[in-house]
Amino acid sequence: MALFDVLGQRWTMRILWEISQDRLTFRELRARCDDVSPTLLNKRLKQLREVCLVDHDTQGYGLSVLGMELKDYLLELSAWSHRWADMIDKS
Amino acid sequence: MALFDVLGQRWTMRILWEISQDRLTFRELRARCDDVSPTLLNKRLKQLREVCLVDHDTQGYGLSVLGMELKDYLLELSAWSHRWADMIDKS
DNA sequence: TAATAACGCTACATATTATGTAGCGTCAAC
DNA sequence: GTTGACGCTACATAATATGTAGCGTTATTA
Repeated sequence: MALFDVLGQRWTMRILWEISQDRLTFRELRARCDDVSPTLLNKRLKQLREVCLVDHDTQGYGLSVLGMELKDYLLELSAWSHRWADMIDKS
Repeated sequence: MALFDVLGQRWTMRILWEISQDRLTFRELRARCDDVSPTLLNKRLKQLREVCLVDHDTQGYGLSVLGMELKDYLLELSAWSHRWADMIDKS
C-alpha cells in the first residue's frame, strides 16, 4: 500500500487538500496549514513532488495531473466524512 | 477535515486496511502491521473505536458498520493507486 | 538606484511522538 | 498446576515535528 504510506503521514492529506482549490505559494500554503513548520512543509512538498502528486511553478504549488485524479477520490471521501461526522457526534 | 485528521496519522490507514479482510486479535493485527509497537497499536485502536470506525468483540478487532463504508472508498483509492504506482515507476 | 518587503527555504534547539523490549495479569488447554 | 497465548502497559531510547530566527533572492516602491 505505497499510496497509503504516503498519505498516512502527518500533514500530507491536509497539504493536498489545501492546494486542491488554487495554486498557493509556500507561505500561503503554510498559513492555510495552521502555520505548520516550514521544515516539515518543505519536506512533505519534496516527497509529494517525487511521487508526482504535486508540482511547482511560478504560480506556486498545485496538484499535478495525477494529484487531480487523487483529488476526485478524496472529494468522495470528504463527502462521506460529513455523514460520518454527524453520526459520531450523535453517539 | 476531521476524517483526514484521523486517517492522516501514522499506521491508521494500515490498521484499517489489515482488519478490513478478517477480524484479527491484537497480536495478529500487530504481526500484520510489521510488528508495530503495542503501545502505538493500542493507542490507535482506542482512537478508531472512539470515532466508530473499529469495534472489538470476542473475535478480536474489526471494522464497524461505518468502517465498512469507509473501506469501500479506500478500496477505490487502492485500485487507483496501482495505476499511480505504475506511472511513478516509469518516471 | 537604494531601500523595503515578500518570497522560498534552511538551521537548530526544544518538544512531541514512536519504537523496542520486557513483562504483568488473565484465561484456556493439557 | 504448569504451559502457552492473550490483551495490554511501562519505560528507556530513537525518530520526528515544532517554533523561531534568519539567509539569499527577487519583485516593488520611493
